[in-house]
Amino acid sequence: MPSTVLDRKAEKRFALVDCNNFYVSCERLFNPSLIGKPVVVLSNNDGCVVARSQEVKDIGIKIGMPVFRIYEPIKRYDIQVYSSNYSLYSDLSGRVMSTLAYFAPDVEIYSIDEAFIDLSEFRYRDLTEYGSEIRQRVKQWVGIPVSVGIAPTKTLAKLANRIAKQSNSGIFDLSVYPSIDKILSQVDVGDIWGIGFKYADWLRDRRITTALDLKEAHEGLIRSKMGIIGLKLQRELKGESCLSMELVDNPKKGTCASRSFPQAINNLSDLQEAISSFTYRAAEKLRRQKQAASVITVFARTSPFRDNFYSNSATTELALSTNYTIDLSRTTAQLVESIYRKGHNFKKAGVIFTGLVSDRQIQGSLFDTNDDEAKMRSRNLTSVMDTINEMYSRDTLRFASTGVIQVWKTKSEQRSPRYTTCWQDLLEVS
DNA sequence: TCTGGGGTCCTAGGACCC
DNA sequence: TCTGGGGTCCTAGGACCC
Repeated sequence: MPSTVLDRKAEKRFALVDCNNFYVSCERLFNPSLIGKPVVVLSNNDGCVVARSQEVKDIGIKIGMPVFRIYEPIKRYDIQVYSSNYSLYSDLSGRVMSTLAYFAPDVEIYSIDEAFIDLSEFRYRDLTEYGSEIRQRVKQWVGIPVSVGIAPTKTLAKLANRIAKQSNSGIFDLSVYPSIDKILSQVDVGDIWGIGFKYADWLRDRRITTALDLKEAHEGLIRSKMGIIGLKLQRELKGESCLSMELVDNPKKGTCASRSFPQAINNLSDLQEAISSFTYRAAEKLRRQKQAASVITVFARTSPFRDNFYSNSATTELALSTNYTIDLSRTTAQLVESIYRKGHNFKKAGVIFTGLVSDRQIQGSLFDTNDDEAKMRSRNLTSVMDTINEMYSRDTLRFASTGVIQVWKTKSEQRSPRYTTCWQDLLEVS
């Protein structure tokens, strides 16, 4: 009796809490007139759709669609269009996550709008009720609607969350549902967490079209194509927990700053400005993470949607790890020159830092000049800039090498005010 | 005309060693 | 002309996530 086996093994309970249409919900929180209207939020450069209200989903607009392809429905349905306002979203995300911490000791923040909660300790309680409590509390304290899916494994909790989203209650506990297989047979294989485009196609070619098919597929076959990840996924579908909670904040292995340009760049000096600015941005991240980089990559490419696609990158290793913008800029400036080729229209570029170490244990080197005074100047300048930019706003102080005109600067024409993170943008009540 | 940004993990294959 | 076996380490590339 398979269900008995599952019951005996099912000692764990994971909840996946996911904010509904998160970016749209954030916009609506500060602008209630948007409630009930179709709303989309766009990616950087106002390029693609990254969030949709239910009304927009019902119209059939898909995630990732370029905005120029949906001008017609935007007009016809009077869709409200917003640029991304990441400072607002990350602030509200933080409030949601701290609310969740009241419900269980172990909360894993999985993304800006999702968290896993380990409810194993509470498994003899009525978790449907507990989940409803979580929903109500987040709605009351933060104002963001969430859905809660509960199951014996993370993969099944993801799946339960999809079902929760479609229900009126916004909560679904798969572990008390009488027939998990019946549910799995109704889930498209491409909708499983961990199955992307490529794997979905490959599986469908082999007549594995539902989650139930995948659960029952031959292990060797799955292993041959998807490796260990595929096997774990399959076991998770069987109710055997293979993915544990990741509670420690692991240090990052790489940090990157890159952007697409609203208009293609066809000269070296604009590209240099852009790279200089990305270097500053990425170095800022390193310092915030208390890390320093030893390997630096600069890349640039033309549009993949045009003919004559061109892409190039160059990497160099530093003798001494650092997180000072000035030191890093010297290297990125050289690298960008080495990859630039005349005659190409560059549409995107970026800086990637890897070989990251904690900035407390920066390795010394034979080639270190030991110029303590220069080092001290770098450090002082950097910390002054960081402090001022944090107090006022980003880019209050920046290097002249990042340019004045900044033709490459990201477009963001419909951004809502930064209600919660910027004094000038505080909501006024009259 | 106009198509995001920032990550993670795994694996195959090559270089190299004894 | 003959052309091992086993191991490690590193990297590029491919897949995935939100």
